[in-house]
Amino acid sequence: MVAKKAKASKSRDIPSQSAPDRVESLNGTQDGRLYNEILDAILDRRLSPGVKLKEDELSSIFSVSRTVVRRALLRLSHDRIVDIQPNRGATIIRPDVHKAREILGVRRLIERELIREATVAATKKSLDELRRCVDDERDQVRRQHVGSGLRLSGDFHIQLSMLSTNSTLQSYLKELVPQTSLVIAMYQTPHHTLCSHQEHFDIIDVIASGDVQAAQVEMDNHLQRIEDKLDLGNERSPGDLYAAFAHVKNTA
Amino acid sequence: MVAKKAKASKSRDIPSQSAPDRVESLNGTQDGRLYNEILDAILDRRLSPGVKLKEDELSSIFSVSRTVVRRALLRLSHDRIVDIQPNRGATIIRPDVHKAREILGVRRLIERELIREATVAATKKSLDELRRCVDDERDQVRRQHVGSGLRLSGDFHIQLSMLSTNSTLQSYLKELVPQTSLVIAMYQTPHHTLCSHQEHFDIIDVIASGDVQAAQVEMDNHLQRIEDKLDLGNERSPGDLYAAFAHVKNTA
DNA sequence: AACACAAACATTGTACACAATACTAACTCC
DNA sequence: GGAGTTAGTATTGTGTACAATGTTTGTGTT
Repeated sequence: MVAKKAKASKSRDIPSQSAPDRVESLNGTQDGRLYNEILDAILDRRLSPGVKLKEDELSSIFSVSRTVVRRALLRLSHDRIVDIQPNRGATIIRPDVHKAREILGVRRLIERELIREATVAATKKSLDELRRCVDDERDQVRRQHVGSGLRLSGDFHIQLSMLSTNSTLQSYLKELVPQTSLVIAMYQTPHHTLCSHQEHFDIIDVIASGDVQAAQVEMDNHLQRIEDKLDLGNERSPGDLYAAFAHVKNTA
Repeated sequence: MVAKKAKASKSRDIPSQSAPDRVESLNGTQDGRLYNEILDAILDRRLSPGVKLKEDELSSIFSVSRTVVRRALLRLSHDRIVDIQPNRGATIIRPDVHKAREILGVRRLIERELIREATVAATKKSLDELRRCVDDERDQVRRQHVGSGLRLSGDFHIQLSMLSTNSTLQSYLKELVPQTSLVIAMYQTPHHTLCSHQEHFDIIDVIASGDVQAAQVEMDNHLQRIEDKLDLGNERSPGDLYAAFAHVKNTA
């Protein structure tokens, strides 16, 4: 265990920290930042399955009160990203093999329908835009560390779902993507080219062809390949909380 | 508008109110009661779409602090049962026509898969048990007021989903059932025999036959019939908060 | 009368204090 | 030495005060 770096930050000079954040217009007041920050950490693989999320630690790391931390954790628990036990606190879920297959299976079900709706609604313009996104992602991955690859890969699936107007399925997918990230964190194999950009381009091309059935099959295979690359026998061990948020400037 | 009945209850003599509640082992401390109570009110049609849920009102009605109310509302907002706007409070959602169709559509998608898994996993014993549940429901409906019919009908779908081991889809359905209740509340037609018990028995029989395809078709038709019975032109107006919780003993 | 502005009110957001519960470790007794 | 017990510590649960924001009402001006 790494020694605790943060102590407590009673200096609350600038409470106007409420940047508009980038997503989740739903109820984002201040906990939205923390919520997104933890989600990002999971997508970037800085937070591993099984990590205990203590309220005091998070509140001192992010210089917010426990009230805010609490809200963020509650939201994450409803996303099935963390598991809250009544008087025992919150930990990041550790999906077992059954759960791992379930998550991928539900993704296939959901994304099969989403890509159906997306194919029907897609325009040349929207597809070109999507292609540009994948391009940008590829460039970013080349430049940055390997961890971000997975994160951006998940972004593609969410971007794609935006072509549909089904907000219910979109929200399900937004929960499933970080869950998938945790599954991958637990069962990844050495070669972590899990979600290749080429396959994403292929998916876009199939959508462009307008063949709904083919698009569904393409997506299904894509997700199946991800599952196939996992090693459902070897589990990785939990990581450290403070290492995950080392980049957060502590105002103590 | 009905005059406000509750004022405030500062007498908190028995804080050991923490009955184990009946469901949601997830994080049920004290807010679980409120969460279930509001959910029940929606399923029983005592709470209508569009009702504003003020924190102070709920806290005085149920004799709990705003902290607890807040937690319950946050959970409901994640279930897409209530809509929380940053500094404007929470209201029960009023699904528009597009949203209504979407909810029913997603239910078809989810329940088609759930009934597939249920059919595979079903045993004679589990089906008999399910039949007994529907029997009990039918008796209860005969005895009680009409409002509870819908509530128990939703219970059948959830009970049925329990035959599957897919907890992800089960949780989706648990959110969709109250949402459906709100859809029905908004677009119901005079004859509210929405979810007939006979159809439920038919579904069980098809599952018993082991024919997965037939079971899926049966469920799909069942849900389609519900949608067909709705009048997607006429909307009902919001109801009253205090009337919904008149049965709650106020300790003021 | 209609609009603009401002003050009073209502409601939600956040922090913190204390209570309740779980965890840890030291101690006793067998 | 080991298991059970009990104090002490750590962590979460809840209530409440105050701050920030939204809403409404009232007033004055055009």
